[in-house]
Amino acid sequence: MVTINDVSRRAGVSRSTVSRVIADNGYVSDAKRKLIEAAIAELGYRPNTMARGLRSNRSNIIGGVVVDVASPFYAQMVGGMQAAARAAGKSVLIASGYADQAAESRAIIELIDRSCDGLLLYLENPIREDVAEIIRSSRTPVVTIGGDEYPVARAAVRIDNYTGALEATRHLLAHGHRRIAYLSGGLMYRDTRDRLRGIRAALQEHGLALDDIYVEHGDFDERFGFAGARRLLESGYPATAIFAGDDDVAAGALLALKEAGIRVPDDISLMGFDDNFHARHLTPSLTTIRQPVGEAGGLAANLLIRILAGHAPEQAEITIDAPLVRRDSVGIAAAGLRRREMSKLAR
Amino acid sequence: MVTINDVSRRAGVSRSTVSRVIADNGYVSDAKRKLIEAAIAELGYRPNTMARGLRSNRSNIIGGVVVDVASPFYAQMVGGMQAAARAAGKSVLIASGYADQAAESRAIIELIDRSCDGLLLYLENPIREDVAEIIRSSRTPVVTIGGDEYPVARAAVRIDNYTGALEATRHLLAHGHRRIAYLSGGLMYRDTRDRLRGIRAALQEHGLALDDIYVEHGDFDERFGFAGARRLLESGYPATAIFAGDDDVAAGALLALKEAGIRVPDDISLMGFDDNFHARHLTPSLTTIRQPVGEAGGLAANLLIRILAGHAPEQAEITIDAPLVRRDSVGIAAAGLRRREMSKLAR
DNA sequence: GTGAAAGCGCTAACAT
DNA sequence: ATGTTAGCGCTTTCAC
Repeated sequence: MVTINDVSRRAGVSRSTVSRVIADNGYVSDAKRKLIEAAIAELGYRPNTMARGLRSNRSNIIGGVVVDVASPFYAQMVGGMQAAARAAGKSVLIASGYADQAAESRAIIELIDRSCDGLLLYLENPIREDVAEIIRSSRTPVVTIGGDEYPVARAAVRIDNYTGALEATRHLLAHGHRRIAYLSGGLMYRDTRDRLRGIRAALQEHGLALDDIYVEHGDFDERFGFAGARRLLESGYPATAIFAGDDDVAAGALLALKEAGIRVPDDISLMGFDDNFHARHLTPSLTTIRQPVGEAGGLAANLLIRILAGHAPEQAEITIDAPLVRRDSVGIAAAGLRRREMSKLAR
Repeated sequence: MVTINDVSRRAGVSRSTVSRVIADNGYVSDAKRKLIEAAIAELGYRPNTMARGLRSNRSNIIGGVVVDVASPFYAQMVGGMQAAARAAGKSVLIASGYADQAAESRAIIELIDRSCDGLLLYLENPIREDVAEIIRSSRTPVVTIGGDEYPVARAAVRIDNYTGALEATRHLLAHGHRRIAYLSGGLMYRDTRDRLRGIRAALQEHGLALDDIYVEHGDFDERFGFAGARRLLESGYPATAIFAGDDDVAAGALLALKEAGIRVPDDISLMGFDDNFHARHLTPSLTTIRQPVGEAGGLAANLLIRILAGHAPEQAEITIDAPLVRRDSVGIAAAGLRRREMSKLAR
């Protein structure tokens, strides 16, 4: 193994000087720098990251916690983080929190113990106080993505769920929909609450309130979409549009509607949220709100990199637009689900 | 910061004894172990991974290279790696190779420089000789997933593309299809060649050769599927089934067929490969071959963990089945694309 | 501008 | 079964 000693000997200088060259800090004369660079190239020297890390207390690794790397949504976010980190010569170590507070806590502690220079956190739970204390005492800067206010965060990237839901609802209203069914996520999530505010604001513009539409809460998954849509049909509520909590919920709802012989968007319109991987592939292709997750991951990483470089970011909170993506699942409001159509549901 | 010195002082033992407890190697009396564990808990001691790594030359980090973490296919693979690693108390550091030899080389070197204990490699290119030399001289064990034979690999996990394609083709043949169009991937990939062998074997069982069907090569993406399907329709070849190189290609082909007013599976059947995230969501849902990528990632990680623990794996090469997933896009062979249907294509 | 010296926190011979 | 000792490869004062 080639060490800094070999390089210094070969170049005829001291280790300190070599160190100054590879870490690019301190003054080194051009002549010696050239000599050292040549020695490095000839010997194929690559600095030992462990030794550097131990001594300097920096690893050039950024830690990231997402809900689950295996899911396309978070994979894209991780992709954004990695691209930004790579551009700054850093790597990203990822741990999954699985929307579970204990797992999230373990993930954070592990990343800190791995000497991550900073943390990118997408959590589904508040940070446990003992974990917050570990973060503080290790003086690890944190940038959060989405979610609540975290007291340990030095900066935050947020996706504008409020305006996203507002625009989605306006889009439905503009197509004449008044009887809307919202298959919402759980109220424990800030995203859910933000979206609900957006929906309320849009309804208000038409003199409507949240009570005037159909709202049901459940999980952000296909099963809820399927079951929720069936319950809606059975309820007799004459919906002309379903606004799904996310694209998975939309996919489930679509399935239930198809099974009941109800056509989208002819009989009922369907709006999603996320612009997930399959949104384009549904039939009809799904009109939805795009959450720019890759961009969010990249922005958060860049924010953290600035902080690590000693530049406090000029804005500690960045909010990204969640734009409407018009596809084929929303149309002009039909008469609403009529009794005849609902009768198809008879088991 | 709490160090091993603080713990040893608190417990009234030497640092070595504490080290033996945290590394769980060597003999320590029950009495002292209890004392030490108590001291660790009271002080909230967490070992410094850099110092351990520097001294012991092990990091408990496994390095993984995939084509692109941001894509659902590889995200699932990474998920499998992480789950297996976590169960063994290790983390996974991921780098993307973007199917580019220079990027793959950089990724591998970076992971080695980060003192990864071992490497999990899913590559699209041969390993450059200088990189192979770095791997060898660092004595880092490598487990590959898919792809070619890599001389540096200590073990390999492979997905049985041959049998997958064989079964897929048999399934089409069993449904009466004889005029099949295969929209294949590029011949530089081993996977492609394996699948072609599988198709040939299945055809042979019915007295057919590869020359008896329609084959076109392109990229593994939706665009190729769309363009390839259009070219097929224009060619006048009376296909009763399209076998797509993967599910993305299938999605593109499906779009082209729909635009041409050709129904699946009534007018033509469609077979995919991968069982990617959107396969279920297509209409009709896609009959395809499932590549168990999460499982492959997990098995590879476990193989590597065994090697790292000093147990040479009993089998250096594991092949996983790629089973047929029957959905709705394959039906009984119709008359084939007739002239009338092809005329719909007129621009 | 450069070198000498002192460790970062830990592990692994070796001795007992 | 436990302690003593000697570094791992690097960075960073501090002199000069």
